Amino acid sequence: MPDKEHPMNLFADIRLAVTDALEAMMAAGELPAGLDLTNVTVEPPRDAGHGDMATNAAMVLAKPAGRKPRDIAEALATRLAEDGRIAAAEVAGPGFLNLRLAPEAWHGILRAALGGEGYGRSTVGQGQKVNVEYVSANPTGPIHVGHTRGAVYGDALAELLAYAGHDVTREYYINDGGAQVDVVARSVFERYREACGQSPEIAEGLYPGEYLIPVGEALKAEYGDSLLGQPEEQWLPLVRPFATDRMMDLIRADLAAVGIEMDVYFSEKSLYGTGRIEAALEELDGKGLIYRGVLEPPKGKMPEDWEPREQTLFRSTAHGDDVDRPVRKSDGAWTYFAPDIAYHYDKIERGFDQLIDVLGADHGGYVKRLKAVVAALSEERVPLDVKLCQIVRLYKNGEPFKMSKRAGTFITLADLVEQVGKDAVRFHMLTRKNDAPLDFDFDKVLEQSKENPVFYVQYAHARVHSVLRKAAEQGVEVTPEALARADFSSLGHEAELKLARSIAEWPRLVEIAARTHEPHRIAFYLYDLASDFHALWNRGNDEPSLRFLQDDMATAQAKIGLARAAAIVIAAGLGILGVTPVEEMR
RNA sequence: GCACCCGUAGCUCAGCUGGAUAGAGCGCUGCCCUCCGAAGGCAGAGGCCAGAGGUUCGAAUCCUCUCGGGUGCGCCA
Repeated sequence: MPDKEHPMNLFADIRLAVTDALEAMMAAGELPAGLDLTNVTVEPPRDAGHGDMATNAAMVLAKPAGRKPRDIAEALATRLAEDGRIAAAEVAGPGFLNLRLAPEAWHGILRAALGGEGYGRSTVGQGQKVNVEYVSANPTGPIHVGHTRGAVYGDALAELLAYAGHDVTREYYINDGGAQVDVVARSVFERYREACGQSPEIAEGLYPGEYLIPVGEALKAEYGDSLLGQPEEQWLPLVRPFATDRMMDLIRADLAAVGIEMDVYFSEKSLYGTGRIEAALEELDGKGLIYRGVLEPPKGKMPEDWEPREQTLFRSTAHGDDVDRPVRKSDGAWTYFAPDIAYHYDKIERGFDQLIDVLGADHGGYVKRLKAVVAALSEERVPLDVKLCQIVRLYKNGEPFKMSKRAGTFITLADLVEQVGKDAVRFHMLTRKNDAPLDFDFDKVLEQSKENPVFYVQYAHARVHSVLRKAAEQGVEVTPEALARADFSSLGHEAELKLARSIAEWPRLVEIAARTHEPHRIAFYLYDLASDFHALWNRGNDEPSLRFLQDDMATAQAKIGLARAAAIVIAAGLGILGVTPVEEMR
């Protein structure tokens, strides 16, 4: 019985067989009724010698059932032996039940993989509406490397969640409400004066970047010289939106260069003067979470200018934060936190079932207050997961690469993509857990060797397609549909089975990666899958019977079907990561 | 001082809702191209999972403490 929630997930299928058997044992009085089966797992064993799958059922249930693990395991084995997909079930170790699957089970997996690009897609997300907010760089200039990791991570996570059956919205929060947009506007104005033939005065604190020159020129094209003599109060309201719009054009183009396209760009500014911040705070106030008060000074490091001030505070401690947080400054203006509250309120109001914020690791201090906001405003209904991305350390020729704006060695995302390409950037950014620091070496990323996982995985994919081309020349039908009809019974060598087992793990891996919000698992899995494929390939060098191309048409189709199934999974995995599955690399 | 993250082979890192003898790459040693792409593969050496307690049938994984590293800590976004 395939499990509807986990289509083609062989592990979920077999787990269902195990729990069904356990239910039957309860019904028959072999086990006490009402046992909790949630901790029963069916997993690949660490050691292939233990079979294809192992379940811990007997050990988990021994205590609540009041029976010895091995006794339960024996009884379970007897029941499972009746399942056609299970060739053998034997008790091992402290009470594991090791399962060996019938060849037909693997053949089914290969057919499923060849049956369309849906293999591995899951419905565990159940159409849940998930909002993934990432990048959210200030609109002051091009995207730089510091943002690239979060951008790639967030994008891959969004794609992964969609693949696992969630309804995903990719969102960018434009920080266009603060003082830094004034700074950009003033910087642009200087470039505008420059465009009008005056000499610009890029004062300390303004943005000196050359990328603002065309913005100044565009401003002149729009307004002519008309802004020149005017006081700042006159031109600032005009230049500010002009500048941020241009900066967002820049940012959108940068993101497009790494294959990122957002669904929603949400303007912080839209929260000001529209009553939306007030509404959010009223909502909190209604829950008794807003009050006037004075915060304790921080322990340890006392700021120079500290003095007690009465502020409007959010009682974030009611939802797990360490101290309450100010939402209004002592002069009555909003703090930066106030629009954040309104923004998250807006996301909740839009009906998302789950929120994810991808932030830089330096924002670790805000996690608790953001969670407190979402918990309070959603009545604990909407979970917020904040994923922090650690820094990227750049290397060149094995030496740390120092970035400096002044020395002109400041690396932007666009530079990065230009130098090493979108695929290498994306894959490498995902070869580490998001909360671990990442080394990015310009040279290694371009290296064509197994040390470079992008290359290694793509090479495996290209090798398969090389075989497909050759096979087609020899008259073998190599479309997935034709290969799915092959008789796979000729497959049986350990190297072939290992590859098939890895292919079978794909749907399960997708679910784990999606559940843990860890797309790097996809990257590691693909490396392992590629490794299994390369190993089989090289076996063919020594043993002609293991080559994919065979004289016997039926055997050839079976072996090529296995290879193509692997390639389909690789392509699907790379697709989630946003990396191109190339078919040729010469 | 407090909070969060991290500590696994010489180096860089994986390790599933806790599972059996802890894995990969690099580096080191020795092998494999009259053979579908050797840009690959095979084999070997290399570990007190920072340390100490605890929970459990079972801990790298969960809890507590210690040590070591990173990030952050009212009116900056």
